[in-house]
Amino acid sequence: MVTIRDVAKESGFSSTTVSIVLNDAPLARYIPPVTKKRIERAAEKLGYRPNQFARSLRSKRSHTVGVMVFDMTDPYCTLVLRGIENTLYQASYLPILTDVHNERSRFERYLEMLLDRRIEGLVVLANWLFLDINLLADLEKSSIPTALIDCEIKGDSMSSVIVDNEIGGYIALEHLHALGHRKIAFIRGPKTLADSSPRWRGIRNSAKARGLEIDSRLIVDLPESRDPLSSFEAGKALTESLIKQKRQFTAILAFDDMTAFGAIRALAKAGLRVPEHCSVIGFDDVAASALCTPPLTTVRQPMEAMGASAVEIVLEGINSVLEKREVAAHHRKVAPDLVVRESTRSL
Amino acid sequence: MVTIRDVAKESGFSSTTVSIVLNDAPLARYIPPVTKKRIERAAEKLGYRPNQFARSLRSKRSHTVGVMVFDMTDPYCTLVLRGIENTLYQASYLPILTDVHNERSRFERYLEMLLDRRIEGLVVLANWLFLDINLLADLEKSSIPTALIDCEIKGDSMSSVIVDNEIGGYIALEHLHALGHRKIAFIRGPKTLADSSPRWRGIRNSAKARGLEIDSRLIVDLPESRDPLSSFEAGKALTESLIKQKRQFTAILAFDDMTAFGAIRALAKAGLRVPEHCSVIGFDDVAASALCTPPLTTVRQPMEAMGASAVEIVLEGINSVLEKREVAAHHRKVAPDLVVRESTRSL
DNA sequence: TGCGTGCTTGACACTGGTCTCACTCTCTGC
DNA sequence: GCAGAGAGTGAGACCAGTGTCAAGCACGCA
Repeated sequence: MVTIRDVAKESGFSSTTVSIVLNDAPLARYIPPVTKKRIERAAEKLGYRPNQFARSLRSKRSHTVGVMVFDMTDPYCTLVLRGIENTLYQASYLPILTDVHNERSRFERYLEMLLDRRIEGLVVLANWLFLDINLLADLEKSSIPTALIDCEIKGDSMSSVIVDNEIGGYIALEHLHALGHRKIAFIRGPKTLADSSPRWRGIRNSAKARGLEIDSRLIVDLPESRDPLSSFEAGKALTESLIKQKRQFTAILAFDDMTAFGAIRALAKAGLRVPEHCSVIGFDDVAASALCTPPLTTVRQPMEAMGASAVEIVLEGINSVLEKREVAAHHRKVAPDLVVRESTRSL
Repeated sequence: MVTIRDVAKESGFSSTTVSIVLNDAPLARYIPPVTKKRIERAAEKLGYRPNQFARSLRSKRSHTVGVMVFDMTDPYCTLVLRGIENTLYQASYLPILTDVHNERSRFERYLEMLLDRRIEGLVVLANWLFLDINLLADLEKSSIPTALIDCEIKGDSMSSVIVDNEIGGYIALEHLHALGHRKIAFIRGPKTLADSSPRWRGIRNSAKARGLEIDSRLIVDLPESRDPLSSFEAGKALTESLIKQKRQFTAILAFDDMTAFGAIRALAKAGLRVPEHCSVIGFDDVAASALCTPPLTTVRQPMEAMGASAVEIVLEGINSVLEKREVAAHHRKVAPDLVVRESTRSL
């Protein structure tokens, strides 16, 4: 391994001068071009690569941000991660990716590991249940700028970026209503999930605004679970039961795309085709939604933008810490938008 | 920040002793339990967290592995990443995730950054075209254990983990043939993609073994592209053209799941239903395949296992480097398996 | 008494950068 | 002739650990 002293020896200057030149430090303006050239050439010749450990030890900076995902296999993650990665890249930070598999022990272990690595910021993608006071406790005192995606924690300690579920619910119903649907079945989210109630509120408000009465016998709830695939199964099962009970409906408003896929499967099994016999709308706009046939009409979460936004908040937090400024947490709520494809049609 | 000297002062011993105790170093066996207790208590009391920079500087180890993906948005990545993450976790390594977006400049920049961080190993998920001599050049001399997933480079410098495309092609055709299909359309992979030719070879061998003659007018090729979504569009367009030309076929063997999704879309547009009018089989078993309706019959790549396997190879390489052993590259080829769902049925 | 042996501990060098401080020149202005 | 400013460079402290080496001490044995 070639060190800065090797470069110093090779170039005939001291390591101090080499450091100044190669980092283009303020003092570099006093150093004549000839000297700079000589040093740069020596560094190049030896293939000098500054040791980041030494550098970090001195500067107390790692240029690293932790990314913690609750379950990578959730298709929702992909684009969010892309947004995170891309924004970090622009700022020359590197992400350490951890997937806690929805397990508390794993969460704690990973948190320790990230803290050990002196991450400068943390982005948590809490897309599924299970979030805890412990997270607060350990993280707050660590004073590492943190942004949560898809999970809001009130207060000043942690920032958050969430989708505006209420608007989402509102426009989903609006869409179905505009197509002429009046008998709509609703598959709501699990009660314990924070997204569920605002989304439902938006739906109710939208119904009220249109003078639509919601038939309570057409409302079913997803069970609580920490497996993202479970909402497919549950969506399927709930739709099957709706069909078996001979409830009349011309459209299904599903809690998310996974649920919608499950619903479509159940409809198909019963010989009902989408959208001819029944329209289906989802929420999220997961990759599969555009791929399946018919492609799914859904309420899109701007996932890439949300990932980017979380990183921006964290980076700003890092800069604040460096400049010893105090910064309050940001709580961003981004608007979803309707993506009309072919799983919904007018009556 | 509390340092080892703080713990030393607090406990009344020297930093050497503290280091020995807390790391349970060989010399720790001489240290009486009383001393250990005192030191451990002091560390706990102060909330001591060893500085990894200092440690790494000394030990020259980072306990970090670089993970380089060519395009995260490819749904193929998800499970592979899960396998990588999980195996690294077991071994107490942390992954730095980089996504090169299929861009050369990004690739080079990220490689520099990873090298700067002194990653101990590298896993490259080269799922889509564009791989270069440069990679070889820079990486070989860095002597960092590297494993490529989905891209084989002969020789002793880099390991690889790939799926056995030939077997995959073989069993795909075998399946369709067993169902009674004789007029089969083939959407082959782009010629420049390494997977394409062995997969096709497997198909041809399978056909020959069954005395099936392949109609060359039913063979179409995916164009070259670095966008994973393009194979959906291309699959759709090629299938449309096949239909427009009034070619008779009862099944489509698609290069991968994306292509299959595109084909299904085209069939639906033409009023042809899957599997009633035409069977479709894919390759990969991407998440969406199980979700869409009808669920896709496909040749599954054991993606999680492949990710895990690549990490195992890299970890072994790291250990070899530590022990100054020489280790030749491994080239693993894993067998895919057939997943029969509902997009194929017997004539 | 002298000498080894095993336990227990600490001084200090070392990892590879960064940065403060200080030193040597040269040049300008009075 | 001398103070003062500024250009150009280097010595050495420092970051926070690890680990070598050696010392001190108690004990047993010759």
